[in-house]
Amino acid sequence: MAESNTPDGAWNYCSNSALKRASRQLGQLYEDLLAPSGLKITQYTLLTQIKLGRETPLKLLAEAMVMDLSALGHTLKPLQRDGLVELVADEHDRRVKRVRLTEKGNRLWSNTNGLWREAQARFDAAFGKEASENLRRTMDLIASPGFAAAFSGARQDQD
Amino acid sequence: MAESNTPDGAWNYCSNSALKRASRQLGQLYEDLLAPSGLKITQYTLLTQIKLGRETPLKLLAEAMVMDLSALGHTLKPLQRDGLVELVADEHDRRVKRVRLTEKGNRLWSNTNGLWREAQARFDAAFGKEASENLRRTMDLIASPGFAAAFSGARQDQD
DNA sequence: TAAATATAGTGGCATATACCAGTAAATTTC
DNA sequence: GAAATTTACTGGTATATGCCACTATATTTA
Repeated sequence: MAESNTPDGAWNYCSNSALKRASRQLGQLYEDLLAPSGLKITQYTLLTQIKLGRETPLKLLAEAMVMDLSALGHTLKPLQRDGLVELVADEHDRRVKRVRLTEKGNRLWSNTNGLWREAQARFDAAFGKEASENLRRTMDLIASPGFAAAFSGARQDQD
Repeated sequence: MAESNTPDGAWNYCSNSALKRASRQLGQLYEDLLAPSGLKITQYTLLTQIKLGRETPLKLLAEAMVMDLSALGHTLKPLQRDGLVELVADEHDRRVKRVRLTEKGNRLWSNTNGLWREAQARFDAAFGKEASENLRRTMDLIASPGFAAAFSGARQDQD
């Protein structure tokens, strides 16, 4: 298994920077494999989630992605421009917009799926399949509203 | 301990998106506590690393941060503008620029350190101190060059 | 029901981060 | 030692992502 040999760094003490640093590297790794599709890994993830969600309202999609609503809006822009996703107005609540993949979006997603699978397979191979599953569960926990509440409730300076 | 209750999502299958999602949430959590300092958590991390590095060349700092050199350059811009860091030319190699904290940067770092410590303490409390250390080690591994090599070498589609 | 409030999204602005092309300086080749 | 190559950094451009202010709708209050 690969070994870390990084010198002293903030990431040795700060869980946030450790996560961010790993996230940058892993993003790069997936990104390189996705390159032939023309999609960024972030975009592929977003398309996947939109596909799973079947016309989810933007608000809910943002929550699922643990992303600011306006950030989601911005991130969707290039995908709309390229005709991969489209927004449809909700029938009952005119404030709500739902997102869905276009034909083209679906096609591109399908064509890219294999590349993502390769990336994920490589990760599992390098990191260990079971460790990989555990990691995803751990990350899901950190991303959960419950964790945020525990973090915010846990005042360490007083009480 | 907090529980995850997120519905089906890409992050259940994709380690990259799982990491990114957790990273967004954790970043938010730290960010909120750092807010009074006026520093983003990313900036605080960068200042910390610059402080640890004692006039590290940009190139090395970028590598340590697992960040593109040009991205680092851009990220430093607001910090230079605000007079927190400065670049000094290397004596022997005129291509090289080294980064260091200014007086002001040092002062702000010191004043912000307590806020970061509070955030880290809360994370440890919510996540578990030992789990937190393990997590940082795991993240360090994923961020290591060795892991990238293992990932890139591990072709799953052939061989 | 009219007024107050809450909700969903948009647009502007700022930072984070990557790639690419270009520049300048050092190193290697021949 | 001049030419070719490599290295370190900069600037342009594009996506990622957050905050705030604003608009349009809904919902709640009085």
